[in-house]
Amino acid sequence: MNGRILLIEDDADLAALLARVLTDEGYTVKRAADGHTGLHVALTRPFDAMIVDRGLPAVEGLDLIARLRNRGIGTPVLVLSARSSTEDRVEGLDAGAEDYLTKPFELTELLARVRALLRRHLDHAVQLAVPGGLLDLSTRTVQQAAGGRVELSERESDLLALLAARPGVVFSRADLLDRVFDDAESETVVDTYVHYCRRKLGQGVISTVRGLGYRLGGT
Amino acid sequence: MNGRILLIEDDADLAALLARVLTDEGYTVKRAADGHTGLHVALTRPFDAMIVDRGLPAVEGLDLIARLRNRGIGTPVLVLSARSSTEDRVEGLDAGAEDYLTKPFELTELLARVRALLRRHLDHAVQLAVPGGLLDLSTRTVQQAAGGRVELSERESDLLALLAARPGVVFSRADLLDRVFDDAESETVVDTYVHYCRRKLGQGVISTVRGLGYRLGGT
DNA sequence: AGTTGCTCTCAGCACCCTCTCAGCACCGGC
DNA sequence: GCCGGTGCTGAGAGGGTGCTGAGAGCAACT
Repeated sequence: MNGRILLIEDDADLAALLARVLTDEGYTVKRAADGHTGLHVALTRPFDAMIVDRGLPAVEGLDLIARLRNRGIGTPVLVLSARSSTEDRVEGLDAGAEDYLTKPFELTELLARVRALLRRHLDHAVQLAVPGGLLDLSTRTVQQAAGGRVELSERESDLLALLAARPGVVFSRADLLDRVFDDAESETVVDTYVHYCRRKLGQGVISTVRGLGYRLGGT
Repeated sequence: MNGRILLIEDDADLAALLARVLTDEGYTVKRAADGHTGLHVALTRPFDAMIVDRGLPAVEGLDLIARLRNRGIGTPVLVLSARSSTEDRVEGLDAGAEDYLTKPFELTELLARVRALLRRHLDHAVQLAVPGGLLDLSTRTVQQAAGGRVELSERESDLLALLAARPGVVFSRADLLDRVFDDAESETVVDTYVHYCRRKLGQGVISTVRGLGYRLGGT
């Protein structure tokens, strides 16, 4: 669960390159080669971010964004474009894009801007900071600052990763249930897994906000 | 109420220019000339977005962002910088900034990027200024300028939020009872909860207007 | 087939929050 | 100064929320 990215780009070479680099970074990448199919995919599947070329066949890039926003889809969008004038950028941003990058660009900057887009939705990183240690998602292990090492189960890790991706933000039980415990019936599962995390990592990792939910961090 | 922007820039000429342009756009602009005061202002008043110069006296720009994020303040930040290399941009974005604009830039692009920032985050900003800190309604937490963090119960938070929404205005007990303590019988509940808030946040948060009621702020 | 570990359900208990109340302190007017 | 009114503070009952241990069902592995 590193982050799902929809890449809408008609230049096959560039699309292949970006897809490869993004995949290497750990993202799940879905590609579309024209605006029409891109729009369809964006409307039918959930993504954490989108990278959209401005000059697209079938449906133009900015038009595509406008249509998505009209339908209430707020997925953050990074626009790629060869058109680099200030007016072009202003136009792109005002169309509803979150960021605007002009070609040619460096891959490291693209990746950094994608990270900035995703930061609040989901952390791309393999390692996430949790109170008193680091959570390594690839091994589902917490390396504690004190020196210990704790192994987490899949659910425990997913729960902690979700909270750690947005430190301080309160997640409701319903939200956590939906995003971590796919098909559970009662919200008590969340309580139980919070309990498991606390037992393994100490009371300070997750704090309760009575009546609202849970959030990362102690007081 | 278009959006409150904190501008932290040490170049007086540039700061004046930006402040004027932003104000013309309808934003409420607050200026700070160095990192230290900027940090203090950001910790004691609520903003919807921040524009931060990277090369600041007292506290450096990226350092300032890190400190804010550490305190749980997620206000979106646009970094301005003369340092334009790709590494510099990546560094800035990874430090927690949402966007990075290099000097020289055109004003229209800055404005467009500010619009993009605000569009994405305006509804998330649920901070209210209270004497000595910020009340975050989503976590029911007061971030104190001094550095502490205090958790409030639902009623405490509701009461404080109501008062903080209109600083200086006096609310009668009957009014507060009606709007916060729905089905209470006696007005003493209000007294009790004012007492709780004072115990947690100090005597200065709420002051008594004898015979009339309570209001936010000290004497 | 047995074992182990993970996932999820459930029920009782403990604690926190909410609100009430009573006694005391303080401020004002006479 | 005295006295009534207003506000402050601590104690406590009740109800709701969250915590926690026990256990059943499952899948993976031995």
